[in-house]
Amino acid sequence: MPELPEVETVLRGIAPRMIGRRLAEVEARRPDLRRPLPAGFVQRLTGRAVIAADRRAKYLRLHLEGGETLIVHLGMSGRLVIEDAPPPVAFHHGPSIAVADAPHTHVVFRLDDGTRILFADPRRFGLMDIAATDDLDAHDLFAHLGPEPLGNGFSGPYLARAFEGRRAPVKALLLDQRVVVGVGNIYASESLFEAGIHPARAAGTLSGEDCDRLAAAVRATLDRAITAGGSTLRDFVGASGELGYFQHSFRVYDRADAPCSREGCGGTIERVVQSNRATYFCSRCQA
DNA sequence: CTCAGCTCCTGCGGGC
DNA sequence: TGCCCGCAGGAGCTGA
Repeated sequence: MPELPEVETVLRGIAPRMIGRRLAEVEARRPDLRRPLPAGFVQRLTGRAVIAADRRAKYLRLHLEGGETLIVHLGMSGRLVIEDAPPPVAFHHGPSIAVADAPHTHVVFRLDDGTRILFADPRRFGLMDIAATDDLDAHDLFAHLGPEPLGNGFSGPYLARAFEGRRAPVKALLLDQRVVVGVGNIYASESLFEAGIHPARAAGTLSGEDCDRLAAAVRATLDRAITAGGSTLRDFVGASGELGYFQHSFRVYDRADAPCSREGCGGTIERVVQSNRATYFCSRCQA
């Protein structure tokens, strides 16, 4: 479910809470995620300190002392929940009230300061894995990934080369993590709207100028969403502790039959299905 | 190789 | 009100 900006927001939420802390206790309640948890999951993580954290594509990576990295993907419905350490109980009165963990909590980490990090994922399209930190690029989850859209390897000329000769719809190629990572179904529609490019165009027919505009639109769309995520992060972690899902307004996504938001357009947002995924666009603004 | 279509899983909202 | 159907922001696999 989460795309790059949501994953980046989750990273920024958990990193300050986890880096420098030790995984005091690890609980694997349900190993059958998208791929099964790796052998020895609990033993390999328990007692290890988190020394750094980063993101590649839609994967979170927690680098541990001892040379291994915990890899987390949230899939469609995965969430990480931060739960502060309970207050001391020295003067506790009355019966304690047990608060149930979020439903579909499959993995729980308790840190050495008492904080708990819960991974909940109803659809179980998410995954966790453990791999050697010094060889992550070769790991099967990362080996065939394209460039980061906010990094130096992504540009109009890069897209032009990637699209050359391709007859697939440009929207489908934006979703292809071998072409560029991090763009999901929402930001694909949003970026194509911003670039004024019709989602059904055969990718190979885009001009160099189209590719320049599209690359810029992808960057701008993701950047804005990360900024929006950062501002919700300030209000919102602490309150509920649930990370990564923030409301912001989309210009076309999920706006079928609504008026186009471009000044003076007067058109209507359309919804079509491309390879089983909904696509939203304005046929007056996008050619 | 390229591309379209299907699949995993569960929850929710709309329509009847 | 209750039930059924369609749909959901990911991504890997199959087969043409």
